[in-house]
Amino acid sequence: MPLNPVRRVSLAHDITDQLSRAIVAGDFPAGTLLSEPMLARRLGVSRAPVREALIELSTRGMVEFDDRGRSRVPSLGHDDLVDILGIRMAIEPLAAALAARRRDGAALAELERNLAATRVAASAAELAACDGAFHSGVVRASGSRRLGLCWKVVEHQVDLWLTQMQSRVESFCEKVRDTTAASHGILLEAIRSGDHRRADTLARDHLAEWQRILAPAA
Amino acid sequence: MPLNPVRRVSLAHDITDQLSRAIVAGDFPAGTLLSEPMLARRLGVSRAPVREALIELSTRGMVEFDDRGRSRVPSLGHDDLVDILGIRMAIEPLAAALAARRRDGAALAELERNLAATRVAASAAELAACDGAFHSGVVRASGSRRLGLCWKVVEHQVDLWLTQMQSRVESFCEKVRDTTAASHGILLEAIRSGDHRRADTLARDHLAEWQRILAPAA
DNA sequence: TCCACGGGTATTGTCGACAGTCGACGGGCG
DNA sequence: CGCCCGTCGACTGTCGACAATACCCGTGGA
Repeated sequence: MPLNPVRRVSLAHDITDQLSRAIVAGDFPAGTLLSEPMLARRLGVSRAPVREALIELSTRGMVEFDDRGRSRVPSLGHDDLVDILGIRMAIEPLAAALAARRRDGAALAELERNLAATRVAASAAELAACDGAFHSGVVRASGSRRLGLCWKVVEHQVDLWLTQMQSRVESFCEKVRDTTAASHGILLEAIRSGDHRRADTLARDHLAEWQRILAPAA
Repeated sequence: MPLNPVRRVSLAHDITDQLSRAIVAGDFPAGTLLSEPMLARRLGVSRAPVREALIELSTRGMVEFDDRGRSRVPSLGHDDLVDILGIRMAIEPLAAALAARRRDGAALAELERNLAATRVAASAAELAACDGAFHSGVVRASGSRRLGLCWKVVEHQVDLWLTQMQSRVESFCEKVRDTTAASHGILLEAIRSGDHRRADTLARDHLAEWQRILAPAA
């Protein structure tokens, strides 16, 4: 049996993930002060890894430092959604096009698995998770580390916006599951076939679709 | 006389800037191990702010953490330039278009001043500094904090690439000064007049110009 | 009643210290 | 002669501590 190399986990990375999830989940409402001692106490660690996590999150736009070093959960409004989707429309078509040029087998297989999971997503949360993972997967399939860094800036912003708007997608989620799966499916097909022009367009259209869906909620 | 609020400078931010400049300046060749104790000793501070600076720089693609937490200066090759310019062609036209929609007076004035400085730039280094500041200024003028975060990922990458390629722009710098100033000038004019369509195109063209200039050097 | 003031509290930025881990190096053994 | 192992040094990840600073709140005085 092949021994897999053990992955080294640092508290800081773990905390980054946990905080990220907690913020998106709405555990910390917009404007909440995230004091380091408070988080450290709750997490049962010292301030050092918490601090590192907050710095990391600040570069992803999930927390903001004020002029005195205190970090808070940013408060997203209507124009933030426009901003976020605008940036995603700049990043994601590029990622899709690069992925189509690259055609990395492993990445494509991962997208394939994701697509399968999307098609049978049972809950709204599950669908949202699949959708997020698909878009992240496309960026990863692009093979550009730098694009991956840019992606982190917007990766969870729409989720955060939805949480803060409290307009959970629950209501219209079932009816978008099939269209989501369909869009992802044809985009993946374009990537797999290496048609970068088409991949670019499809990614753009897919985002425009989301834009239409989310616009009324704003 | 209006007393300006004193800006609190943290060692970490200061170190981030210093390291960034040092890396771009080529003080640390590609692949150099940036050990925290070494940097702390040289800077006369403890490891804590150095660590924070390295984390910040890693999100900007100026240092890379390997699987064991050691940070090194990334080694940029030919395809990195393609990657970088590709991302910039996604980000900057958007920034220019947003800036044109926004037309922020202060930001425009800053760009104006920068343009004036560009026109009289005497040395290659000075021109490079002006050019960098102009592009950063456009992103700032877009008013999007998130776009600003993305921008940081590519902000100094071309400079780093040039440093590592050792093909200093010295040679053909004088002759690009005027074309740079001209390109910036018409872009700024488009932004000021609020023509976002044109601003988008001009930003793209300006980058394509750079692409043509840098391609042979690769 | 309202404002100025001062102590107490909480938080940030920075520091030094320690444990765990890894690579380099040299000595002993087959 | 080559391989293995133990030791040493260096570095990272994490911790607790301290000074500086800003806020909160109760108190005293006008």
